[in-house]
Amino acid sequence: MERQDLRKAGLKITLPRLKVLEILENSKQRHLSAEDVYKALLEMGEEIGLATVYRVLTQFEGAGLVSRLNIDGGHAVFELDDGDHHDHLFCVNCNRIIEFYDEVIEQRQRAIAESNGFEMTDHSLYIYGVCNREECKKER
Amino acid sequence: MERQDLRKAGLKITLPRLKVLEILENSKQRHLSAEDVYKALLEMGEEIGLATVYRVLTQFEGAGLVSRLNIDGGHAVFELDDGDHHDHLFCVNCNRIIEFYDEVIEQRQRAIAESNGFEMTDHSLYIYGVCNREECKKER
DNA sequence: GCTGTAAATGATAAGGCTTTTCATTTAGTA
DNA sequence: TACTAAATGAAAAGCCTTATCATTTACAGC
Ligand SMILES: [Mn+2]
Ligand SMILES: [Mn+2]
Ligand SMILES: [Zn+2]
Ligand SMILES: [Zn+2]
Repeated sequence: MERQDLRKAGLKITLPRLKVLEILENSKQRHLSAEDVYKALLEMGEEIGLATVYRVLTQFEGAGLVSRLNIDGGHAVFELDDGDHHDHLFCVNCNRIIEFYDEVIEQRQRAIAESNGFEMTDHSLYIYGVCNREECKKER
Repeated sequence: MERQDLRKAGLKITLPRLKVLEILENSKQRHLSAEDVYKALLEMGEEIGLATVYRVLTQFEGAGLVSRLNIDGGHAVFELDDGDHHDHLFCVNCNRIIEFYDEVIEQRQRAIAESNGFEMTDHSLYIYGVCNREECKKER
C-alpha cells in the first residue's frame, strides 16, 4: 500500500493515516478492531486519538483500502483489502479467524439475487464453529 | 405457537410474554426489531417496558421460539422460528427482506467448516442489493 | 379461593462501541 | 513562508442493548 493510494482517495497524507496503515500492514494478526489498532499505536509510542482511528478506518474503507467485518455481537474488525474477496470462519471459543473463498457459493448467491430481481451490491457470510485446537474442542 | 411452548422453556406464562408472542404472530411484517415490537404493543394500548421486550425476545431465542438476525449496522431483528432454517436478502434501499434457502450453499458451508477442522455451530449469510421495485431501481 | 415465594416486570442507570462536536493543529499549495 | 481547507484530539453525545433493584405477578400448595 502506497502513499499514492491515499492521494487517489482524496486524503491528505498525514502521520495518523500513515501510522494506521503501518499497523494494518505489520500486525501479526490480519483482522483488527479499531481498539486493537489504537492500542498497537499506543504501544509504538504514537499519540493518536481513538476517534481518529475510527475516522481513518472508515475513510480507508470508503477508499477501498480496507474492508470491515461485522461480527455477531456488534463490534467491527478491519483488514487490508487486497482486492480479493473472501469470507470468514470464526472459532466461537478462541476467536481465531480463517479465511476462505468458495466459487460455488459465490455463484449461487448471484443466482439467488438475480432470481429474486435483486441487483446484488454485497453479501456477508460468516461460519461460526469450534476450531480444532485442543482447548477449543474440549469446550464443546 | 402455544402456551405450552413457554412452559416447556421453563418460562411463566405472563401477560408481557403472551403479548410479545401475539405481535410476532400477527404483525404484517415478519421481521421486527425490539423497538418495532415495543411500538406495536404501545399502539395496542399495552403497557410494557422496552427492557421487558428485549428480555422476552432473548428468552424466546434461547427457547428456540424466535431467531435473531444481526443486520449490518448493528441492530437486531427477530422473527418466529418455525424450525426451518433460511437466509435473507435485504434491499439496501427500502429494507425489504426476502427469505431463501439453498441446499447447495448449506452443503458447501458444512464442507468448508469440516475441511478446516471446525465443528460448525452456526452460520449467517446476508445478501444485500437493490430490489425490483421501481423506486428502488431508480436509486441505483 | 387464599397465601407464600420465587420469578418477572418496569423505570432507570449503566455499558460497549461508534460518531459528532468544535477548538486547535497540520498538510499542501501559492 | 503564509494561507486555507482539511485533519486531529478530547470530550460529549448517540444508539442499541443489558444490568440493577424495588415492586408486582404467576402459580404451587394449602
Ligand atoms: Mn479476512
Ligand atoms: Mn427470516
Ligand atoms: Zn478455537
Ligand atoms: Zn427495495
